[in-house]
Amino acid sequence: MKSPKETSLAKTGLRTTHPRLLILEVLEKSRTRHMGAEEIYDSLRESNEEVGLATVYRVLTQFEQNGLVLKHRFGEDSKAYYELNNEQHHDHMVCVECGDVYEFVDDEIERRQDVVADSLGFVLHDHSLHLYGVCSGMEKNGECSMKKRKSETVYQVESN
Amino acid sequence: MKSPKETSLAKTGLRTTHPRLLILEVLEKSRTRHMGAEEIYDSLRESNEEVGLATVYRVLTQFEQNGLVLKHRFGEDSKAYYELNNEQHHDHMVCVECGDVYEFVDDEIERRQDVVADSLGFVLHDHSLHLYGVCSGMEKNGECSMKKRKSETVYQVESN
DNA sequence: ATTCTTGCAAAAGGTTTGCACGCCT
DNA sequence: AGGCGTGCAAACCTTTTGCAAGAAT
Repeated sequence: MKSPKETSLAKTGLRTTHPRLLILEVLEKSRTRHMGAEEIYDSLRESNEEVGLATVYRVLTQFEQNGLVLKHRFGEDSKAYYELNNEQHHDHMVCVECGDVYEFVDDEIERRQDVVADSLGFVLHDHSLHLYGVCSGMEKNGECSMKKRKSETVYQVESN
Repeated sequence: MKSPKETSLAKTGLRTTHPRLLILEVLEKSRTRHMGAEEIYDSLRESNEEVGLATVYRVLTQFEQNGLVLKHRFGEDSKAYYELNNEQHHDHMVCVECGDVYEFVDDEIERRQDVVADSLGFVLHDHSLHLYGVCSGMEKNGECSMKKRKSETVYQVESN
């Protein structure tokens, strides 16, 4: 009997080890879906789980190569952020005030990107779209209007 | 009588110095509009201009703070790329084969980003859109169909 | 038993900084 | 003169790697 996490590891051919299960768990349970390697490492130590930082990096790299996680770089930040791959393509809206990240898809933008690449003479392989801004609450009265809780869903912008 | 480069430096309050003029020149004349700090440094040494790498970094940072250059990070590349600020907003299409970068604007995407941010409850401050792909020539027969020469212009995708 | 994983420490890649000297105004 | 700018080397931050020891199959 395998847990879901064990199953996803098995599918990649990676052995089921303590560190790997723990890292998956941290990514699942964290409030923010996007975490840096050191954050994951710190989170583990707080739970008194002894995992080396190098292992965190190695595991994240393996996870990325096997499609279990996605890696991003936002803005000026020189470090990478990882998120569990929810199999649903999305782009990111980043709050420049608190760093929280929201996920969305807009079919119109998606479609348009193909048109653009095509008219430039390219075949599109991939893309990254990052929006940076502050929530309206912060903009108007300095108070966050997002009260971020873990949002499991990718916001789908309605076309018009 | 001031040269254009001296004028743009003067406007920023930065003193007119040899290294700063040289760096502006490299950025102006390079085939690729997007260069890493070390590339700029190497280019200077090839012209037998003695400028320290630290200076290149410091100057680029100052230029960025004063709006003379724009800084970007593409894909997995952990280093930054700099381009002269042409005052014309644009996004980037990056060739994953040769690394060449093409600039474009698409009004429809621009417009749509505001809509997206707004419906997420955000005020948009900035954004970055990077498209990754290969030119159709490379895709079809392994031969670059872009024969890149320095393109001064931002490709404006026609709306439909 | 064999092969994959891990932890540690060292190294690496890119960028920043302290300091003493030198140049610009 | 006085402050800004520069070069060099050392420091930094994030990420990667070599190696010997420890788990998973």
